[in-house]
Amino acid sequence: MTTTLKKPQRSARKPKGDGHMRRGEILLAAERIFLAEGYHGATIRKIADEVGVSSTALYMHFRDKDEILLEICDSAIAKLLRSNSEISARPIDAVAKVRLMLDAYITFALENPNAYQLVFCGQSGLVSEGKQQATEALGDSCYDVFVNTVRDIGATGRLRTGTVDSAAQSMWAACHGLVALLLTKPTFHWAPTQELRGVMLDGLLHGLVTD
Amino acid sequence: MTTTLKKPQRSARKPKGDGHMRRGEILLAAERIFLAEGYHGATIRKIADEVGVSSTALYMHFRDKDEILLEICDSAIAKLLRSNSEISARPIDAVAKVRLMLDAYITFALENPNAYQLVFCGQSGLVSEGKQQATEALGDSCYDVFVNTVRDIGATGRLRTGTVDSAAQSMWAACHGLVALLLTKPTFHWAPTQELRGVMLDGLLHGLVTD
DNA sequence: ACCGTCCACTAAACGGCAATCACCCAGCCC
DNA sequence: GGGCTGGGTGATTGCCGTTTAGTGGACGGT
Repeated sequence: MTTTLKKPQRSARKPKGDGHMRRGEILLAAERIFLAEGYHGATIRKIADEVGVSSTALYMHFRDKDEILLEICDSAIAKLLRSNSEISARPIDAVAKVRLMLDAYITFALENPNAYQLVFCGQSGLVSEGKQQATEALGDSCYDVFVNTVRDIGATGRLRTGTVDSAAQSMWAACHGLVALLLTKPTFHWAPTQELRGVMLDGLLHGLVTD
Repeated sequence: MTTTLKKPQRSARKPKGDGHMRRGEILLAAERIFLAEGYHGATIRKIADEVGVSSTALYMHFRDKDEILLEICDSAIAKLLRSNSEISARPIDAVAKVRLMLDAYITFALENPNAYQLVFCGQSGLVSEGKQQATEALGDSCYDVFVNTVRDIGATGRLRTGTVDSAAQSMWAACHGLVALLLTKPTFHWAPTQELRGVMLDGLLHGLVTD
């Protein structure tokens, strides 16, 4: 009697996550809440509740909260890197590549707003010390692929002004500014997004590259 | 005897801040800590300690933490608005005005990094409901002055591409992106800041405005 | 069958945060 | 003097991320 009485009650405890499966569960739940409620809204307790375990259990699989969110960002940025690399490999004009990369960058940011903001608007609150290394390395790789394409333009003498670095960084910064403002100020009376994208890209390329 | 014995001991308590002076003291201390330690580093307790009162005392003068920081931002943005208005009133070419405004915008952001980020990188954490109204109104005024100058350019048919709005917003966004990245990614291997500013402004004006 | 060891997990607690509560006391008006 | 008011306080609440001590089941050796 005692066994049949007590055992079912203890089943409130979630069974062990078969091997490393629990880690994936946590990442999935964290991404969902993170996308739905942003960085500060995604608390350890909410994520743990979603998975169905105690908040402490998350510390079995991740050192701290930042490690969870950084891992989510890593996979997002890896996607951007793949996109850039794929464009870089195409057999087309370097200027066309740059335009495609910047356009893909904008698309990526608008489709992955929270991951984008976490990586590229990197507000204080996390990082603290050398964390974010892997994520930053991925971001750097994205920039490297991009700057190399700009270098191809510079090599043919088609940079209207500035160095390869300053031109590449200006283009990147301009597109970053556009999506950052679109994401953080959604209530502003913006011109139609498509027109903004077009004007920004046309202006940048016409302003920095000679035909 | 009793009076001379007791009164000096109670002087541990800070005397009343004569009228509305305490409010100014708080704003001053808050700005100092806010600039030194950023948004999350500026806690109610630290500010109160700096002033020499209990944390509760701050709630006598401000509804909550956000109200303190927003008021600091207001004065910073008001400074930017004065700068823009002053440039707008000069008897010079509209294109030159736009360049001066964008350059002043960048200077302002780099000199008031925390206020700038709070207003223009408006990360979640505050706002929640209709707060930030006054601050946003000031920001809108800055934009209005700017967009009217761009409109002057458009009126003379010198906009190379896009509408007045999309051109003005692209220029603003591009400069925002530059300073936002400079502020949030200070460890990146940037080109020299002066060169970046020059390339960005030259590129934008050459890309969006015909001579 | 039994015991030790590990491992995924838990409840409880810690310290810090913003914000609220009940209260205190000096100065003022009547 | 007596009561009111307003700037001030310590204690408390309810979150947060994180830590600690411990629990229970699976597994391997004997």
